[in-house]
Amino acid sequence: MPELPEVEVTRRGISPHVAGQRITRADVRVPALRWPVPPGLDALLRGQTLRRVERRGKYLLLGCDQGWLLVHLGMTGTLRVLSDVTALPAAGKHDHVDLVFERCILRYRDPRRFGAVLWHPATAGDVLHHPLLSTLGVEPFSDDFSGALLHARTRGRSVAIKQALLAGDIVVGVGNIYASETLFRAGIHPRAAAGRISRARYDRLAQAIREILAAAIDKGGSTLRDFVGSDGQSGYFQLDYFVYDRTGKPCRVCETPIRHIVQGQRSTFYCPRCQR
DNA sequence: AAGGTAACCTGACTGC
DNA sequence: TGCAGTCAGGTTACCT
Repeated sequence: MPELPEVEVTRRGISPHVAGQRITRADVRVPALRWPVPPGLDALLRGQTLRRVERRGKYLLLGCDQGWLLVHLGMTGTLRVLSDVTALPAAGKHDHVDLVFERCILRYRDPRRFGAVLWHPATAGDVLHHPLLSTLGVEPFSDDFSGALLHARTRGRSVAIKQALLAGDIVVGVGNIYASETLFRAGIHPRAAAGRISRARYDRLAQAIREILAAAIDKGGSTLRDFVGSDGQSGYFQLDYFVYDRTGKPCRVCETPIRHIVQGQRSTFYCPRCQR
């Protein structure tokens, strides 16, 4: 799944159901995620109240009385709220963790197990200082994010702009789909050296990132087959992509066939005429 | 320090 | 129908 829009949609979807609710227990059926789910999580969480659901990049931060549960959805993770306690679906093969509340269950599913469920105790300090969060770039919707920032942070770097966006240490939340889409919107070639892109073009790119991510959030997150809404229903409809997964199809602006290349082992799609 | 690559894992799809 | 090969929305760890 999940680029920033899907994570944000998940946050908004689950928050009203679980914020303020007391955790009855945690069922960890498969602890072997990207990193092991901490042993003893059940005993740790029992009786704590989940206070709020925040997001940093693609991480969901579940603020509890004694610390934070960090949840990353990896490539195929989903979080769903099961609220019909009278007809709870049995846990499937890939339903690895349940947080059980008095009136609902928050179920973590992740077929590929690239995701993570970790615990950061309040005694360990600010959760944003967690090693996985401390190196993250700025939030695309924060006041700190701008063309000026992109420009400043890429000076002297020869890396391709597509890979610089994806790396997440300058700006978070732009995954493989939206990297291609935002570069198309800004008219920038994905192989352009990040350090040689002008300030004016970075202004366009920053605006494209904000607009496209916001549009995707508004539509309920774009989705591939794995994404399931937080209420257990699939069927979010995705944005109409301009370039992603459209190899050989005519550009929606100029009709030139869309091209596919590989950068850093990831697919990139672009229009050779609109993007220079 | 920056840049490139391998690795984690399962499922869907394609072609023979 | 089966099997092998390829690809998939992410990110860290390790190498040069």
